[in-house]
Amino acid sequence: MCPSKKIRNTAQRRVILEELQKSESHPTAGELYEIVRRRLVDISLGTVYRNLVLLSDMGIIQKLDLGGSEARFDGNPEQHYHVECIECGRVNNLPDLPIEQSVKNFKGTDDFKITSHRLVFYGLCSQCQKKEMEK
Amino acid sequence: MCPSKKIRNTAQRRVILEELQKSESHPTAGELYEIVRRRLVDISLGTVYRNLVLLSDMGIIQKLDLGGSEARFDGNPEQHYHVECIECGRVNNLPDLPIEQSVKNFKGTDDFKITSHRLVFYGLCSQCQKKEMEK
DNA sequence: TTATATGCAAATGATTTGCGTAGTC
DNA sequence: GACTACGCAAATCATTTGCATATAA
Repeated sequence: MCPSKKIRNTAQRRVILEELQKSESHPTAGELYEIVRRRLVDISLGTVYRNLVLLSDMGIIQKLDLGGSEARFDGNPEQHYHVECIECGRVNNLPDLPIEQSVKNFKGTDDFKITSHRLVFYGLCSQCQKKEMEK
Repeated sequence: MCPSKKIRNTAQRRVILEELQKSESHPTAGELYEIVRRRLVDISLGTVYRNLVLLSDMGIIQKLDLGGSEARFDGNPEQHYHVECIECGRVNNLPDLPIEQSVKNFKGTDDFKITSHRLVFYGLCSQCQKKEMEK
């Protein structure tokens, strides 16, 4: 948006990025706020949101829109697919899908030129599968 | 939720369903509210929301979560994919994709059993392609 | 009659934003 | 010192919900 803006290296930004990159759980902004707060007691939720927007605009992290009411964030900016557990909400990575190329190669119909796509899977994680069995 | 609840045939519900089924545009709740209001002047937005939830729970329509801030609705409950124009927001159907089977057949990894997925494409509709060219 | 639906308005919940101050460069 | 970023709180926006009344069955 503002091409000449100088990005500063603040403690808040550093800790937010560090904790997100360290995390395996694809946290929501609120979850990350709680994590970061353990190190920076006075940080505000607004700052977490502002930095998550900034960092994803810069392509350093990615915002995941998996369909719930809250967005999730991934410290890995590389494109890869995700599965979300419909029971517990856990989100896992799905690296190297066999279908990947067929979806990526789809360029659209006559009148619609495709530039990107979003693919999310839903299912049961191993823990919730066990719980289902026990019922 | 409540298995013994009797669904009534109200004018509001009938008009909401009719207008959605007639529509080609995958309207948001607010857009549909404006359309329905032309026939039922006093209908409330809350009623539109309540009926959209009910009708999609019943499997008569479907709610589309295409990633914007507002949900969209489709009078056709059959599963099919959509493209959204990144310029103007128009949403089109994408029937009978060649990739369909490869995505549908993906059942998951060792620990994650896939039960469903969501696939949305983004791109430029023909009108917005023309506008791009003129620039 | 009686339970379901409606209209209205207030509540909710995630996210964004305005403002005055603090901290980086 | 200039300008970016922060904390705080209020604002926003889509959606949901409580309540008193209306209406389908």
